[in-house]
Amino acid sequence: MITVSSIIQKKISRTFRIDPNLCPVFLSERPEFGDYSTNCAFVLAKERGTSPFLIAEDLRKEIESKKLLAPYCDRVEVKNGYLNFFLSDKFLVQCHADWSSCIAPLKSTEKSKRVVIDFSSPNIGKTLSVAHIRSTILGESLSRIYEHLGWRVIRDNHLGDWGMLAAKLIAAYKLYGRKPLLRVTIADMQKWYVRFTTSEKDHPELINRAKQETVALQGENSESMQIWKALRTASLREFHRLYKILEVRFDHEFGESHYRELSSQLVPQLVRKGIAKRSQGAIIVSLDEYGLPPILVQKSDDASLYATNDFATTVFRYKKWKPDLSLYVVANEQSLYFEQLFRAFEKYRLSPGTKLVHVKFGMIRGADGKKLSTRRGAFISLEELLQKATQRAQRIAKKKNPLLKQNELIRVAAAVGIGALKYQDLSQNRNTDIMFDWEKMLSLQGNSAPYIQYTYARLASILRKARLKPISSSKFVFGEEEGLLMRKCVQFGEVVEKSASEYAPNIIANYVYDLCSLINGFYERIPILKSEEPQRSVRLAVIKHASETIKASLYLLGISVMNKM
RNA sequence: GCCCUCGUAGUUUAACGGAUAAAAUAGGGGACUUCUAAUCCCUAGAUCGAGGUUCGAUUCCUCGCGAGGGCACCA
Repeated sequence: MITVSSIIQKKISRTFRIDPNLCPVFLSERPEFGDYSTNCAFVLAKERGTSPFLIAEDLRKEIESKKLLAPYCDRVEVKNGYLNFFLSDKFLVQCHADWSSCIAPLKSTEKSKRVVIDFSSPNIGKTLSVAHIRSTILGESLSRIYEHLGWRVIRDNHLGDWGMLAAKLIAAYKLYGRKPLLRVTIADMQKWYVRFTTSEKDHPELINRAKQETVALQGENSESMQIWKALRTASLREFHRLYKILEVRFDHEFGESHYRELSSQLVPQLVRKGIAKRSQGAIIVSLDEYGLPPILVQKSDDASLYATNDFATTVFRYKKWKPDLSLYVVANEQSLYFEQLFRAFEKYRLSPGTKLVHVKFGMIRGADGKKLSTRRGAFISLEELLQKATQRAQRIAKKKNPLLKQNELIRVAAAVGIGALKYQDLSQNRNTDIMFDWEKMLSLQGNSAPYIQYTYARLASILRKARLKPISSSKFVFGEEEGLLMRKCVQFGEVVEKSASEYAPNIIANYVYDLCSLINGFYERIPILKSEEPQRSVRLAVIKHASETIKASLYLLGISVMNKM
C-alpha cells in the first residue's frame, strides 16, 4: 500500500533533520494546492526566528535541486507559506500499471498485528433495537478496515448472557412461560422479563427467586441451566438472522457467561495483590491516584458485577491472543466506566502489552431529545427498521428503473435500503448524537449510500459496454480531468490508514462521497465511450480504477454495490 | 455538587491548530435526440457568548449560557 504523504514526511524530516511531528504532510484541500501539503515552514519559523516564507522557499529549492521526492512528486510550490507537492504523471502511470498495490488489501501473516474488536454485544432475551445499530455497524466497519490493513482481527460479540439478567429471565420463564422451551421466541422472553421486573416493586419475593436462580445456575445439570441454555440459543438464533441481513459476522460469541469461572477467581486474586480492598461491605479497586471514583468488583452479598466480568474478559483476551490493540465499541454513556476499567487493569498488569481503547459514540436519541428507552415507549426494533428501509428502497427502485427484473429489484432494494441506513450512521462523526427520525434514517437522497451506489452502477454500465483493451504504458498520458480523478483514487490507501488510526469510518465515507461527486462531474462533461483513442483507453482505465475504489471503500463501510440499479 | 460528550447556513451534518468554513436538504434559476437525470450546473445562506494562548482558533485553555449523559452494590 502506497501512502505518499508518509514518504514525503520521512524524506523531509530526514534530509533537513526535522522532527517528523513538526512536518505533518496532509492531503491538500483544493487542486490548486497540489496533492499534498505541509505547514512545516510555520513551525520552523518559530524555532529559527525567521520568516516562514523564506524557509519554505529554501526548502523548495533544496527539494527540487536534489530531486528529493522523485519519482513521486515532480513539482513543489510555495503558496502562503505552505509547501505544496504535486504528484508526477510518471507516478500516476505507475499507479495505473500496478493498480492492485494501491487498492488491494494487505495480507495478514503470523507476524501481523492483532486487534480484538468487541462490538454489538446485546443482552439475551431482548430484541435488537436501534440502540444496537451503531455499535454493530461501527464495529463491523472497523473490523473490515483493520483487515484491509493486514491486521489479524478478532471479532467478539460480548453477549450479556449471565448474572442477574440471566437469573431473572429464568425465573420469569418459570413463572409465566407456558410454552415448551424450543418454541420460545425473543418476543416472549422480552414480555416475560418486563412483566417480571415491573412486578418486582410490589413483590420483593421475586428478587429472591432470581437470586435462587443464580445459585441454581452453578449446577451444570440443573433444570435452570437447561432453561438458560435454551433461552440463550433462542436469542442467538434471532440475533444471527439480523446479523446476516446486516452482513455482520463474528469470530466469537463467548459472552459474559464464558468468564464466570475466571471472574470468581479474579476477586480474591486482586485482593491478594493488594489492588482491591473491602469498603462498605463491597470490594473495590480504588482509583484515587487517577482522580477517578473507585470501581466495584464485588457486591456486599458476594455476587460479582459487570466490572468483574469485563476485567476477567480483558485478562482472558490478553492471555489468549496477546493483542496489540483492543477496541470496545460502546456508547458514550459508559466513558467513565471504561476509564475506570482500563485504569484498574493497568494496576493489575503493571506493563500492559495491549492498547485498550474505548471507541465511544454518541447516542441515538428520541424525538424528545432524550435517551431512547423501552420504558418511555420509545422502543424501535431493528427488524422493523430494516424492513421499512428495504420496502422504501424497493418502491423507489421500481419507479426509477422499471426495467429491473424482479430478482434484481430485490437485490437492489436490500443493498440500497440497508446501505442507506449504514451510510447515514457511518458518514457522521461518531461522537455526534443522532436524533432518531424515520425520515432521516430512511432517506435515499443527497449525500447518501444510493448516490454512491448509483455512481458505481453508471460506471459499471460504461465498462460493460466498453470492452477494455489494455494499452501500453508508454502511450499512457493523463489529461487534466483524468489526472484529477486518478489522483483522488490514489488517495485511497492513506484515507483507510487515517480512518483506522482514528477509529473513524466517516473519513472513508467522506472520501468516497467526494470521489463520486468528482466522478459525476466528469461523467457530465467528458465523453468516454465516444471519445477518440488513445484518450478513450485512458478514460476507461481511470473509470475502472474509480469504480474499484468506490467498491473497496463501500466494502469497508459494510455496504454493497451492484452493476445495475 | 463533580465528571464526560455536544453546540456550525432555516434544518441535518463535514472540517490533522492552518489557506476562501465543506456538503446535503428546503428556497430561487437552469441542463435529458448524447455512456443510467437516484445525475449535473448556477444562486442565496452559518462557527452559542465573553475573555485568553498562537504568526494563525470551529478546533486548545478559562468563565458563562444551552442540550444530553454519567457519578458504589444495574448492565
